[in-house]
Amino acid sequence: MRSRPPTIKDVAEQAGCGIATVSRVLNGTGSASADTRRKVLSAANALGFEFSALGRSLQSSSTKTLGCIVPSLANPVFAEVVQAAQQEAHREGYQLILACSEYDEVLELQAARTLIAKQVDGLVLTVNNAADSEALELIRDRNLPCCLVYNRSSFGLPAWAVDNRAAAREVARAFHSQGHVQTGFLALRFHRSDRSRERYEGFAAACREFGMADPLLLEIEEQDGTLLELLGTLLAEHQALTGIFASNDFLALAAMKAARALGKRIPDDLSLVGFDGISTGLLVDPHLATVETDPRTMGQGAVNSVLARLLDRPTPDLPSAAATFSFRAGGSLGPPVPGKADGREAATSLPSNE
Amino acid sequence: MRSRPPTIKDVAEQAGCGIATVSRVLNGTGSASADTRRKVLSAANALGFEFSALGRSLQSSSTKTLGCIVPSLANPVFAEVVQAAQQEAHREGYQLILACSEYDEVLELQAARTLIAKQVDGLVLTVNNAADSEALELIRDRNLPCCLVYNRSSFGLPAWAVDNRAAAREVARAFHSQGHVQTGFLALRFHRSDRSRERYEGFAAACREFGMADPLLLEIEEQDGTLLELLGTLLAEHQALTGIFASNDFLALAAMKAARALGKRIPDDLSLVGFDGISTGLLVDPHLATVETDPRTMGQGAVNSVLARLLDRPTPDLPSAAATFSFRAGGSLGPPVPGKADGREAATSLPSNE
DNA sequence: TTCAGTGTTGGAAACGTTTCCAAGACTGAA
DNA sequence: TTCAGTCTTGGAAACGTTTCCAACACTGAA
Repeated sequence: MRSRPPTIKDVAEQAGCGIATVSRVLNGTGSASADTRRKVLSAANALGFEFSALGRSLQSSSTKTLGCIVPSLANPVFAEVVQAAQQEAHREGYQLILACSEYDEVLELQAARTLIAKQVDGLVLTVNNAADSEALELIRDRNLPCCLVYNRSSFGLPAWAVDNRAAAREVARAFHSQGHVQTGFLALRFHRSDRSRERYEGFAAACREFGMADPLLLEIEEQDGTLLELLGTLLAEHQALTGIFASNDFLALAAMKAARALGKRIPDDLSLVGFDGISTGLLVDPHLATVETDPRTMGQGAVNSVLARLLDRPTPDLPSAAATFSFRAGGSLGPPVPGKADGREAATSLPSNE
Repeated sequence: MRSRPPTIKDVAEQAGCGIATVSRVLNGTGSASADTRRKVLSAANALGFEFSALGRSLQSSSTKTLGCIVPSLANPVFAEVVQAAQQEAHREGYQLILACSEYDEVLELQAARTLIAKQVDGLVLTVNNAADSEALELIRDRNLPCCLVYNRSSFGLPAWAVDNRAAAREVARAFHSQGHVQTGFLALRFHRSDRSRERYEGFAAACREFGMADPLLLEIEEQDGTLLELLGTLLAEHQALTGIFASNDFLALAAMKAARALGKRIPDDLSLVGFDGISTGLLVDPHLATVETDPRTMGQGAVNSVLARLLDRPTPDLPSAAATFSFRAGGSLGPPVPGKADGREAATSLPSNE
């Protein structure tokens, strides 16, 4: 009804006292007589008064607001990160301003600028490329409390990150123990994500270590809608591969589907391993082997790291590298069965490598 | 490095002019001599000055900020809504403050309060129960620009919503045309979501209309982690059902898995239809029949509705009810095949209903 | 030379808070 | 009665903007 929300001045007038008194009473700071207190309280109540966060922030130069930048919410991992971050921030009386970089460095920088202009007290973010990010540079220059999520530490900033190389090594080990030699690494936006690159590098290094062939890098440029077709073409071109490590679960599942469309059987003709551990991987048949991560812990932890700096609390412990992931076995990874690429050949006795 | 960010005052001093002049030059409003302009610009540049959104908002009483409340980001539908809303807001120079109600009316109200205190210019939200929501009441009383998403219009507020009843009717029609008679409606948080209830009601009404038996209401209370077990129990108790309509895709996929664990074949022993149209439904085998919706359009539209009111633009057209969804056929829905519940019986010739 | 008109400029108020400080009203002890 | 001490109170400054308005300098025509 009322067009202008009531201000502290209105309350003061109604209560017949000064605004300083109203502020003290309503904030429970400083002293006030019982009588005044009563009058102020009832006036505030009658007017439906609430403090304006704006005036308050201007005065205290703290907005109780955190910025959050992630590449996209289409990836359930980031959706979970954001949700957990929001909840944790909320628990401490902070709000979250959300921005998506859409895997674009320009948007990323722009988002950082905007959030800084909005005077966020701190930032939690996943950047495309932590080692070289103008956004991070800006944040560091402004000396703004900040924590990375899913990126390795960079610019001296704290980071809640998965040890991608170590995780990829486990994947290589799993492929190796099943007898695979010629594998591929499948990525959707390889040059746009340092996570993807780390996984690839770790995987390649480990393949070498285990005496396997170098993994083939299978890159896909994003051309929405035709992902399955692109995957089909790619898979058809690389029939020799017995196993593929995908840089995320969704991609792995899509590859599974594309492979089947080519008549391949999973895992006999092609083994697949994903990354992230999204729940969908357990709904398909066979289960998707993957590297499980814990987005909730990451998001929550990152917010706590920022808040710790903001509120002068002891810095929360970052998880040990090994605790940031766990390999999850699944039926999509099995021993390769030779001579069955067309799904027709007889294959009566298949000794597994146990 | 510098602890306190530079203010307009610093720029004025450095440029040797008044703050009013700086404001005019930097905002491109009002006149200024070429000389002054140059001095101001270079001073601002040297200092790395950016306007404080805070002071600006206080003065203009507009924060260029929208509040966004959704139940959860765990549901990809809402993740998409939020992402689209954020992008659309960004296009218009607005930021999004995110809050999740976690399907809890208390949190929902609290979130609304907080966002109002933060002086958001408008709100975009999905509430648990549009017909009776304290949060909506509050917003209406404050006369705040607001638009609902995925909720039916209520309290006179605009709404970008799916016509749940009509969609459910299409599902009933599909079941009927395949020869199903005894179906069930599966919901996870039935009493917490008016969407779920509308889908059920529409489904029940349409079943009657098509001469089918009343659908059984299969409710699940959320006990995280054991969802599959609960589903298994539920399905085992209701062997007579030949088809199940789930209130969302994720639930449908989980049910598919649980049914298979019981030895049921999809769709011969049990047909399944979901709701939402998430992409995962196309990765499983058989494809999940579902009702496709368009979360991106919804989120984007809702933001535009709010912005229209905010910026005095013509109100964007809401989509016609029938255009809010489309039934998507899928292999998970087929004709019921009698006498195969244990998945063992011979079933040599199965005429399909073509 | 004068005057109106135009272009440029900065002081000051306003937005809604918090907090410092001084002043006034008490209290109780000397 | 006096004085120091305590409690209560409100004015005012400050936070960083925008914008109104008055003042000033300049131009060109009468």
